[in-house]
Amino acid sequence: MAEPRYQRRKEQRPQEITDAAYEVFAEKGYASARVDEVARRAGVSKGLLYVYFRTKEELFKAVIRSVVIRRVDALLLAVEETDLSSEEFMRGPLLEFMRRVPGSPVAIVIRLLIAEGQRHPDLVDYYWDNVVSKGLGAISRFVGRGVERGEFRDTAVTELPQLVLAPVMLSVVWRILFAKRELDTDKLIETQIDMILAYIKA
Amino acid sequence: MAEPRYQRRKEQRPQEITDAAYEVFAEKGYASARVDEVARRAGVSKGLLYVYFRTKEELFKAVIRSVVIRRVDALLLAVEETDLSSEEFMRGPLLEFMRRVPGSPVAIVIRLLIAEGQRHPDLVDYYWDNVVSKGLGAISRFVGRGVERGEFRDTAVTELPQLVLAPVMLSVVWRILFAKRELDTDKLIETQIDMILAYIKA
DNA sequence: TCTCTTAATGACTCGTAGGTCAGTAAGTAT
DNA sequence: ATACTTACTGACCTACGAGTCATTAAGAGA
Repeated sequence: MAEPRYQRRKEQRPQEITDAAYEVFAEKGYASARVDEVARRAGVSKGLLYVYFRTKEELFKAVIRSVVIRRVDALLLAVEETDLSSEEFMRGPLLEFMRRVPGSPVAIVIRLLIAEGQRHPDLVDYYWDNVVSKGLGAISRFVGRGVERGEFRDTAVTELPQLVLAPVMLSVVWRILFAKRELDTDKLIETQIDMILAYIKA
Repeated sequence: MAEPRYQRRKEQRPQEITDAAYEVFAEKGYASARVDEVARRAGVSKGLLYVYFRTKEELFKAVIRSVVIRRVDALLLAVEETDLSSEEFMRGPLLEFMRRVPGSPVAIVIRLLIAEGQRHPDLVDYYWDNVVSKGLGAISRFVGRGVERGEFRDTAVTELPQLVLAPVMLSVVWRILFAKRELDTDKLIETQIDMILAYIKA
């Protein structure tokens, strides 16, 4: 009559483990995260974890990938398919997206990459290919389109899409380091968009 | 006739050790840095290192402090004492200072803090008090002075000095992660100053 | 119900790295 | 010269945590 000590759930295990690993890595960082604790939080033995992930490093990579994969392409698609004017799009969907980043798992991933990136160059490449490169490219093409349409002047912003993201980056770092100290990240990001638009509008 | 195996240099040792430690932490990050290697590079035994620094963590804190202390107050003083117009100052000394940051040890310190800050809150406080708070305060007062003089309009920039530093932050992170990929950080920072000035000039 | 496959366990190993301390020799005072 | 202090050494200790594997039991199939 005793309940079974565990259930077999081959399919779900990897996801359950990466979810738990995300939590632990987010709290502790890579080096201080304990594989035992990941296993514990996933409700699984350490041995089983090692069935699904060959090493701690593999687990780490799987976590980064799973976070990244889940939310990248939505915005990129929106950029290509919108029928808003360039200014409306920047003040609407793009602004909204940028606002969300500092509070999202992406911020955690950025922290982990900054801390560990040096020793995981292939991870950095992966992140570059799937997030940064795509994102910057989309913004760049988007601004370029505004120029073609005569909405925008041709300025340095076209080849420096990083300008748009700069306050997002600062907000991410701010939250990581200075969570206690207040900073109106929404207003920061919005003002940047304001400034850029004032600067490039034809 | 043999040379002495070592010289006694009580006064210089701590500095020599923190210099070596800075190098190793910069290359490896805190967790992967080995105390043995720090000692080796400092040309000192591990035992002696532990005479001057009680733990690895104390050593880490000493490194951060020594980097921070060396170069903070110069700019702040310049802000208070300049007789340039606000615009001239922003395009001159301030721009020059911001350009230097991404390639300086400050960038390394930021990386270490992002990675390890969670477990060293007192270090973050220290950095806040001695660098961030002072720096932001100076920029804020400086912009405020421009407003008083009638050079600038009163905009969100006055209470969001972070806007000025946003591209510096992005440049720092960019260098940490994407050193290979080119980014004209000078132009990025300069364009931001351009944009801000266009935005706030009366 | 009995057998068989394999998902799952957890006690174990073993390298590693932070920290210690008994001993040594550089430099100083007499 | 000799005695003395203490900066300095480096072999050692020990805790800890990544990774292993012999064993167990869930649950499917006959």
